[in-house]
Amino acid sequence: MFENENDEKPLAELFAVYAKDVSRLAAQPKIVESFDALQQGRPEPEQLLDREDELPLAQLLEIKKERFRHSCRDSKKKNPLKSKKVRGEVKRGKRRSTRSNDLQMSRRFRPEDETTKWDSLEHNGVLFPPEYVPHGRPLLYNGSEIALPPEAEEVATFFAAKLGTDYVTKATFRKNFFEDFRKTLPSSLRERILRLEDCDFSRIRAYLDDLKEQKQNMPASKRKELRESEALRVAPYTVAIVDGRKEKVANFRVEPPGLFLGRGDHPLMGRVKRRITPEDVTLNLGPGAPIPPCPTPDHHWGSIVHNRKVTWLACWRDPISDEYKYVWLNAASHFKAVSDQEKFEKAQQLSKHITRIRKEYIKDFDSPNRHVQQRSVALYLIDKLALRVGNEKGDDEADTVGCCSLRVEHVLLQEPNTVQLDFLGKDSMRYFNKVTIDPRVFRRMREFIKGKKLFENIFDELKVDELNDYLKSLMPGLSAKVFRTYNASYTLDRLLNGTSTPGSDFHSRLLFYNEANKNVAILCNHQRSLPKTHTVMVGENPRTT
DNA sequence: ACATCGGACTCAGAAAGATTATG
DNA sequence: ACATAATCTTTCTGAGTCCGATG
Repeated sequence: MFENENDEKPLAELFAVYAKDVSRLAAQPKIVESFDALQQGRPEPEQLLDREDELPLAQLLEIKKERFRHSCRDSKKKNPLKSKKVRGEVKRGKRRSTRSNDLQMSRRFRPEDETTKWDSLEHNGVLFPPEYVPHGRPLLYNGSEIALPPEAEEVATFFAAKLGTDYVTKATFRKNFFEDFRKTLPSSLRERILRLEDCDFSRIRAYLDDLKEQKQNMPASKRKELRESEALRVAPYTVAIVDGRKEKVANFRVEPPGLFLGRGDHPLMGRVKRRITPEDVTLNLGPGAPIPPCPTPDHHWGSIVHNRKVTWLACWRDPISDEYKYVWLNAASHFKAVSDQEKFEKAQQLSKHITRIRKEYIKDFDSPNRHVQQRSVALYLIDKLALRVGNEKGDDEADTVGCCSLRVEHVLLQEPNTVQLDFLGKDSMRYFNKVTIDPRVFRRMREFIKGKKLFENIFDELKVDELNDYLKSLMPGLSAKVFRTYNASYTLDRLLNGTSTPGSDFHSRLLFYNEANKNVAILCNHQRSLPKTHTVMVGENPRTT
């Protein structure tokens, strides 16, 4: 179906064809059956994908008729939203600060706000987890029963729930938990409870196991009944009305309290993540929208804002990381469709410039300027190996790296031009790869490493922002992550439309697709650890079978 | 003028839950 | 037909990227 002769064509053509496909979907309420799609040489992604991210065909096909109507209209423009009409009653200006209540600047005082995301926004706020109900099960300390006050009991119960996981074997987790747990104890108990090793949470655990079993033994009818009444209770929070469209909310539940579970060797793992109160929560609403009543009578919302430049419905600060947490619309919403489309259009743009850009950075391998050399080598690795860019990280985060933050210890150079990369990337997933690289890159890397200690940065003269600024100069809107999207898309296309083809039957087509998808996952180093309770097939990627 | 940082958004694997296969 | 296991799907929230405001 597509030509694959050079780097630049396939993706662009691909998108043209899929755009057609999307408009066909737009005209028909029903999504194609997977078999039909396969018959036409295109799998139906919703059923076939491991992961939907970074797989553009899937994403585009996924666009349903409704959101298509809104998003494709202005798809050629830089910001598809800007041409949206201003609705009558909304005359409020943009806000400088989401925290301030200043709404007085009228629209007519500024030219045209290209960043406005909506004109009216209505929703019912967020759903808080139920208050803690004490169960009265004791902690055993050196064998003797200790009744805990509710606050401490709750925290002890968080820990009991984690028994059996390998979190409880980790020293950091235990230390952090125990410190925070002791803070919840009244002083009399705090003097007594001194060592986690002497704490026995088994009574509490037994209670949790009981609850679970009761749930399991519940007759199917009763379970169904419960599920339905719960769905009814939750229903008001599941939708928002955005510019008159009814949209589904993704994470309308406020994160419940619990123990912080970081990935990998996170210094904060085991810390108690405290309960979020309405006072912590900021709601973003249309200026004319009713303010949802605060669900707990003695409380009030932290603040109400009318920030039309953002797409979130609510936010609060994470008590552990102090980062913002947001409530968004779900992946099928207009907002997400638009940004998805922009993402893939950007990747498509890159496909038109990639040959030029590659020439450019190859030329820079020979630059006399060390900074330019590092920039070009880093970009080469990002392009060739689909590495992430690797921003700086703080002391309160796990030590993981990406391209720009690679250290000497992560790299092994083997003559004449093989590099072995071994590091922990995002989510502390191990990246291990041994590849031959351009000899010029090999030589440069040897130079960058020379005389440095193991813990020193290879790209010591390169900052992520500088790299991205440079990319902007090569192509508007270009940043490091676009290479990942582009290379994933390009690879999938090449595999699906390359020389090898599947048999005609459904099953072999499915296998063919899954195989292509698996290869994209390998490129992007997407992987899951094997469930540890099961027998492990050594060397087998869990996603293959 | 420029480096830093706050903020908003996507990306990601684990866990939980639902469904289907199996013995 | 039934219990259990395997697998697939959804939810959850932590972990990244990146841009524009700030000083």
